Amino acid sequence: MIGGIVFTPANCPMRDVLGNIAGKWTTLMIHALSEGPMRFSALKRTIPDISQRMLTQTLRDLQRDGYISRTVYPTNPPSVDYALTDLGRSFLTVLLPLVDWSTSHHGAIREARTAFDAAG
Amino acid sequence: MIGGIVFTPANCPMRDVLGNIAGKWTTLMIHALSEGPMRFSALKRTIPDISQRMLTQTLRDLQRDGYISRTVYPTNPPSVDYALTDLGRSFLTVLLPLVDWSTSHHGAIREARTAFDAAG
DNA sequence: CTGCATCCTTGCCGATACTG
DNA sequence: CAGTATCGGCAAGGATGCAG
Repeated sequence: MIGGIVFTPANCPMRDVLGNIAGKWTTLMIHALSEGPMRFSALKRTIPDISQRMLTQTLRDLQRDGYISRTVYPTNPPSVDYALTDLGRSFLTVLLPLVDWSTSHHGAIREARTAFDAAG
Repeated sequence: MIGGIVFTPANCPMRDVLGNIAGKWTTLMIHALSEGPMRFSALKRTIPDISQRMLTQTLRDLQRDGYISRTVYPTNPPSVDYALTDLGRSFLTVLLPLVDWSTSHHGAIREARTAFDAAG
């Protein structure tokens, strides 16, 4: 039988989990940290067009959900390291295939858009 | 060497592909169609708290990007079938693991949030 | 260097009413 | 049944300035 599934908010972790990683910068940041810890300024260079406001906010959201850790070194000037937690590295196992898929099918999607828009 | 990657919008399909599937309802709709074609009203029942406006708009966006097809049967009253395309089914291979991951780690994420908020 | 505070713009999304 | 049209709230996000 088809159609018996109902996605109420209550039985749907997709809402609560994917909703947060669906932000504009979230997956980008996790992916940037996949090769190792990075400092605030390094992340800023890796994603040039993110504002400082969004960088700070996204990092805090990811830390809150347990994807990344934040380590402060009280040097002068101070430096802060961000790194993936075990949860964050676990998430990579499903994120990286998603990124690969996006890369492989980017062309097909762009063609579909053009065709759709042409059909008016 | 670490840190050599720079995510400019130009070299980053994540922006163009994941940005569109990151909507509030998008992945939910693709997942709903994973078992077979569904009509407009059936989708509405599957995702009870979506508005007609968002249902229509999300379906059109997904059709534009080539994930789903739209078939109109000129009966009276009219009926419309939505179904995954090959591209949409291909996307399922990376979406479903993501959904499974969300389900398995939902608890850990909620605990992380609580701990973070408690730490203030 | 690594943030936080503020203002402002944009666009997502819901509610409602109306159509073939 | 399957949409379209319009209005409005609210949150995401950008720009700028200030602080530890």
